[in-house]
Amino acid sequence: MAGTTDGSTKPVAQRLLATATRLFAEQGYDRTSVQEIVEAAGVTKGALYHYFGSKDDLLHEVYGRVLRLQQERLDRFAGADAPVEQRLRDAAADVVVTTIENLDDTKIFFRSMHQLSPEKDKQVRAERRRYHERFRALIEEGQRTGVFTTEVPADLIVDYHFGSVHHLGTWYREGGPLTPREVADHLADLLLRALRP
Amino acid sequence: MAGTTDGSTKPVAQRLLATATRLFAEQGYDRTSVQEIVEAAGVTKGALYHYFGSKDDLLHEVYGRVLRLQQERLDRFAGADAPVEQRLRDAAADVVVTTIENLDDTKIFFRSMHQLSPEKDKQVRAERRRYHERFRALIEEGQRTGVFTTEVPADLIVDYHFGSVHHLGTWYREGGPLTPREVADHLADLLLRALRP
Amino acid sequence: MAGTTDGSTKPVAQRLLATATRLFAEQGYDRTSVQEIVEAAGVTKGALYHYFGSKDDLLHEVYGRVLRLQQERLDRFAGADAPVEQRLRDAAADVVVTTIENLDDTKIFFRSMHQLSPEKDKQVRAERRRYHERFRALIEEGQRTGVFTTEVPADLIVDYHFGSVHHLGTWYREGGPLTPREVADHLADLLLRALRP
Amino acid sequence: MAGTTDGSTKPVAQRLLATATRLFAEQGYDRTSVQEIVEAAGVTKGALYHYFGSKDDLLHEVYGRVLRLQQERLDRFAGADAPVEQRLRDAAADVVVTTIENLDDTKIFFRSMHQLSPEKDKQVRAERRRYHERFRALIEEGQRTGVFTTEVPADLIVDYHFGSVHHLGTWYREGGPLTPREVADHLADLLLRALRP
DNA sequence: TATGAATGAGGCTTCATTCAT
DNA sequence: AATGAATGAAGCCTCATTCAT
Repeated sequence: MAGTTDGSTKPVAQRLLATATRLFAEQGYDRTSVQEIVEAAGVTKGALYHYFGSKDDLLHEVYGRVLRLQQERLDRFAGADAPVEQRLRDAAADVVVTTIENLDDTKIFFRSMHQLSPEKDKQVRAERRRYHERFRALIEEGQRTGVFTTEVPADLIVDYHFGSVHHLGTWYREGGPLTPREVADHLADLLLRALRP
Repeated sequence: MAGTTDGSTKPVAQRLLATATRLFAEQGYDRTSVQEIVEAAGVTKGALYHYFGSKDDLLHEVYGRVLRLQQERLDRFAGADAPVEQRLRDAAADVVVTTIENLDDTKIFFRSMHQLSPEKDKQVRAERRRYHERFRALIEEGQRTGVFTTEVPADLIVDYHFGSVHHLGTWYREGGPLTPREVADHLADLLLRALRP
Repeated sequence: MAGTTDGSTKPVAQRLLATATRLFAEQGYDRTSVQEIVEAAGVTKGALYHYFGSKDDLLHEVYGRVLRLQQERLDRFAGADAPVEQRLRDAAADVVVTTIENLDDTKIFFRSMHQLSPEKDKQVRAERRRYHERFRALIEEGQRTGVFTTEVPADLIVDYHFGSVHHLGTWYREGGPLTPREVADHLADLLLRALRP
Repeated sequence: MAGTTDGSTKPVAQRLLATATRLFAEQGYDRTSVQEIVEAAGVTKGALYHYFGSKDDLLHEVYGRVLRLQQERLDRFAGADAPVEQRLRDAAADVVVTTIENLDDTKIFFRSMHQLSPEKDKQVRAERRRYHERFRALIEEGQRTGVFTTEVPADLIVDYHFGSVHHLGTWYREGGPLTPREVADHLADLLLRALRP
């Protein structure tokens, strides 16, 4: 019954991934059944298993996309030609904007990491660590050059900021009083204020 | 068949709650089966359902305990007789210590809230909001009296700090380089630094 | 909490039986749990099992009461000193009135008979048969003496009439357009009309 | 493991429905477990839930079949070209024959209606009422034209007759002294006799 | 490239009954 | 005469995955 001209001609694999992302974010990974995904995407189970090896695979694909995106953006801001305060402020604000713009992915990211298979979990954690270290390096650079306080360990500062990013999925709502950019500027401001010597 | 000296003489209901808390924190709510809980607690399913109406109920009990504990402690610190900076610092540090000391509960809290039944979820969110507002009132007090910056909305500051608390479950490990108290002091320090006018 | 002066001082066993009767009629035997019964009766499970050997026992008691009542009334009407037409009409009408007045029991009777244990089922069927035969004897008497048609076997006539009695539980509602007595008179009239030679 | 020559090549859904019908009639709906049904039909639970949404659904399917069948037959007889006495007699006898020929369905019908979900129960009652009203119209027609007595309300007469139909499941046994046709003729005769003015 | 029927394991929950007190 | 905690079996249903087509 479900023809091939079902209103969407987007490649099946992409449609499945997008649908799965939305449903995982809305209901959680475990609460979303493969049946629901294929129904919402307008395909059948056979099609899903043709493109993805397992439900777990689908989740892993979501992670891959988010990780690549954020790492790439951090690299760009951190490597810019500007004073370290500026580079940190820009990177800190950018991750907030990017997160809000991809809030579904982020909700999944933080809520469902422990639902990956051990092997894939390990891989994701490793990439995650690289990201953390790149950010920390920025802070340590500022501490060495005296523009940031050394009272607080750099690691803790990274976690402090990413805590707030992580938390966005809990409270941020589209159409609220602040635009993504305003939220980003405020949160980056708080970070930089805290780092004043 | 099951003897009375089965390793624990703690009341059954308490043993079930403690076991469930541990397993939910380790594996997530959806990944933990009722079967696992009763086996680990050394009782039968019937016993569990004698004390708790459902698996969801068990989760709700965990929430209730955490919420009551944290609200009570916040009330104590916020209502103390001291300058507002001191009261905020103490409250901010205390929630960190309490969270680390009950890290299992907290992991469950932030990861599984959306797995409560709609009705119970509503109730939990309402109590959570009260907590948030009490904390915000402290910040607004400092803003009115000029000891905290007014550059950043108080609401956002609350979320900033609680983001880092929420995040603790992701990175804090017992036996790490910092004691709970040290982590707490650092995080409270970061908050107060950010609030300097 | 549930004291002994709970509003009802009726003997516990009677209260249990009355409550069970109501619930069985409303929801069916299998759909009514022992827990529901004891809660509605304001006692505990232990009390129920003190008075009744099993849930099945409770059902059997209900049957006993109905059977005794109806047999006794039939005997009275059938043995009266009156022409057979009158005796049959009175008996046929009386069973309708009695049934309506004890509609709960009757609903249970016809719906749940096959849920008795085989042994008790056998016993109930035996008493039921006695009742059927007493009624049939009345019809055969009229057939022998020429006041009732012999076109239709007496057995079938008994089932014809009791079918309508059985059916009352399906459609009769208190407060409907006809009183129990009117319904009874009409149904007895239909029976007698059908028996005219 | 389960071969394809398992004794039956009838489509799985049909086999399940037939098996369920038999078991529901024999043991009652509540007493029949899904496990029993699938074992008797030689399939797995998954297969059952592939075709039917729930156990309740299965029951509802049985109802649908019976209702459609009986309504269709009544329409045919009631709409025939014959005197009203003849049409009523034919319809009344036919429902008896049809009921005996599908005694399993009928047993289920009258015993388990109250075990349907509220929504489905409502639907079944509505179709049932249509049937009742069609039958009543036939009687009212005869009353208006003077061939049937007006002493008894038409509604009550319908219930009188259907009571006896309903009751068939309780006493009719294959191989008894009367054929289905003979039973039907006797019962229709009783009805018409009762209606003589 | 895709279907969808079928599997089999496991999930949560209910329940009549027993028993130490 | 009565409690209520605890049992153990069974009940209905869901699900990720496979496979013949």
